Amino acid sequence: MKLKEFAKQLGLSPTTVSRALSGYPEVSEKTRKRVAEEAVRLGYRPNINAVRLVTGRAGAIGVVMGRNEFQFCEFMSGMAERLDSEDIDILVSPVAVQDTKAEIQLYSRLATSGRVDAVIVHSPKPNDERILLLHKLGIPFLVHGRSETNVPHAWLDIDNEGAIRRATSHLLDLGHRRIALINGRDGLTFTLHRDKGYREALEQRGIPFDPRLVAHGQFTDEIGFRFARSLLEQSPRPTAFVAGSMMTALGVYRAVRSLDLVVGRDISVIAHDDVFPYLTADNMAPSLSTSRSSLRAAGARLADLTLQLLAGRPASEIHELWPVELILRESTGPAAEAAQ
Amino acid sequence: MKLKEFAKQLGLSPTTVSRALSGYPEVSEKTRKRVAEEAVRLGYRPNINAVRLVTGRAGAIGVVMGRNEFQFCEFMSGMAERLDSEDIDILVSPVAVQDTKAEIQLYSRLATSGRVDAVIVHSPKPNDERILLLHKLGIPFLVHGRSETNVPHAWLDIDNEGAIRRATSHLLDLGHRRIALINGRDGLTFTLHRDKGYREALEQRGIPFDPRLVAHGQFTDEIGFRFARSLLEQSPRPTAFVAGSMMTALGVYRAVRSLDLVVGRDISVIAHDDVFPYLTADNMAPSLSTSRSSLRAAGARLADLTLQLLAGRPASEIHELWPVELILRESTGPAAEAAQ
DNA sequence: TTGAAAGCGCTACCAC
DNA sequence: GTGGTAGCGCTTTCAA
Repeated sequence: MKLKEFAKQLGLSPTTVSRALSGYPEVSEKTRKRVAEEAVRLGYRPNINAVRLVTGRAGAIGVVMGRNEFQFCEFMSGMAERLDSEDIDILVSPVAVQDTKAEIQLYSRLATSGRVDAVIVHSPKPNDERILLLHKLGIPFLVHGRSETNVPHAWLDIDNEGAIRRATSHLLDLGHRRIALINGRDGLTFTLHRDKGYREALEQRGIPFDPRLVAHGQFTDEIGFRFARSLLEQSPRPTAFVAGSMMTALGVYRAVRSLDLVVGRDISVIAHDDVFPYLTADNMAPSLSTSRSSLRAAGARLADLTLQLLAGRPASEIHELWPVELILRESTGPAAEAAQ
Repeated sequence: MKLKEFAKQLGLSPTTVSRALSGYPEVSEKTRKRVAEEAVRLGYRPNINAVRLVTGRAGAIGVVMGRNEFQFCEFMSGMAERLDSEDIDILVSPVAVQDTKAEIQLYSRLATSGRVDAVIVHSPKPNDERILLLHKLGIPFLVHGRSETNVPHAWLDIDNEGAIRRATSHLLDLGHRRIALINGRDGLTFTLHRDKGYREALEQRGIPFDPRLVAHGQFTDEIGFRFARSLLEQSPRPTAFVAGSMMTALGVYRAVRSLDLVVGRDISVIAHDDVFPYLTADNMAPSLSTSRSSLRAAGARLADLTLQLLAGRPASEIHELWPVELILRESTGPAAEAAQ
């Protein structure tokens, strides 16, 4: 059913029907109501591509999906939830991890192709090329995370620095002095923020920073295991770990057990948890103490902010920093040395 | 830059330029090459929405994303990879798990909205409402998995039955007689196929089927733990587990350890592995024997088949059943009773 | 408050 | 092998 035909059946002009459906003020309440009801009854829906052509809007938000990011689904699911009631789709593009050149090209294509009205930038660096590019191209974009580029941009981030500072401080309170940090990929802002939080906590107690206790890499089980295992084989070994993700924590748990040590007694562990339905900190053995923030909620909110940005809210006004909960469970306990 | 303007700069008609860019045969090779080069140089790209309006194609494939599906990202990533070079997007819609009514409505909206050219159906049931609906609405769709509905439809599936039959047989070969199965959500085709493979393996050896050894549910760490733990506390307890996913296997490992038993010695475990970059069977401790099939590859292939379907290949011709590898690692060993 | 009609940018039919 | 041009289905001026 097309507009023309639908309008004819109602005895109205296409103009009026279009206006009624789009909520323009000049249509009488009576007409609007009638049009809305008949549209449902007769199953009329505007052709989305015609609407997009004529309005010049793409009706989609672009997101670029790296390879190894299990977190991504949760984030996107949150976005999709918020956009469900809007006529806005999510357009997904894949990119090989750490192929910066390909990634820049992809963002460039995305921005100039006219397929999206806005783009989401993930895991930014302090001086992120993508942000400069998108700003130059003039396409609206939002950053999930933060960056120090001096072009104005909208962002939403969690307080990574505070989260890791508190996690580390808590371990220090428990008497731990050799605390290892398994952080994210090197050079990313959130990684730097976490490094910073870690060092601040140490500094506050006058504990010297030891770079050998810090590792960077992707959030995989394997990296968690390798680094934890190698550190635990040294002497003196760390008595606590701050892990960057649930997957990393799985690896750390495994490394601890492989040396016949016990998490929560011999070795304390705190991890950052993005809240996954299929793997929960409470269910681990022992249950895992976490700094926790919902990726799904962040996705939903970022979708919301994107709509605001597209509606004209200035990017320079859109900045949200979310606090992170610290939830103590069984994986943290007094330092073994302190107990001896 | 618009077609008209671009054509004028080349001294050609819009028609010829359009044909050259779309690969029509009647354009001379020389002209085609020149147009392609100039398009890159001048940065001309057809307006995607105009193309979609005039061709009547939406330029997108719809996928519905349930909540708890960590596998989904891997699958979609594979799809996105294959579609990268095409002018086809992936449209993501979320739906609450197990809300069948909402799901049917969502598929209905998706199919009638004109936003997608085809729809992917996941985790079908033998008699799946969604398949009947999409067939009735006349929109092209592909099923990831199988169904017994008698409307013709394209599908790609892995050999779940064979995979679990072989996994179970292997455990029987090792002397195990009480083998538990932690399967997927009840009522889904792949769950039924796995149940069937399990029972067939038992039957071949004349081992009676014991329904108490089989559980159904989502692929979460928690369900793996709960069921394994509860069975292991009984007497006689199972000596082996077949787990539906890596997350389930994590729960099983945990349950085994929580009772001071050892995976691979006291209790054998085989799981199905969809191949994730962040959690690998090889890295588990002990390394996990798996039946293995790449979800990413399935996503890429299904995207490919979607393009074929849209190009006119009959749905009734598109059926692919993928074999599943069985990879033995350390988590499987002779039954404890047999060793005694 | 409603309607007529001019495009949005492109493809594809038809003519040459 | 190339070009003119009529729409694709809708929104949005402008006029009534």
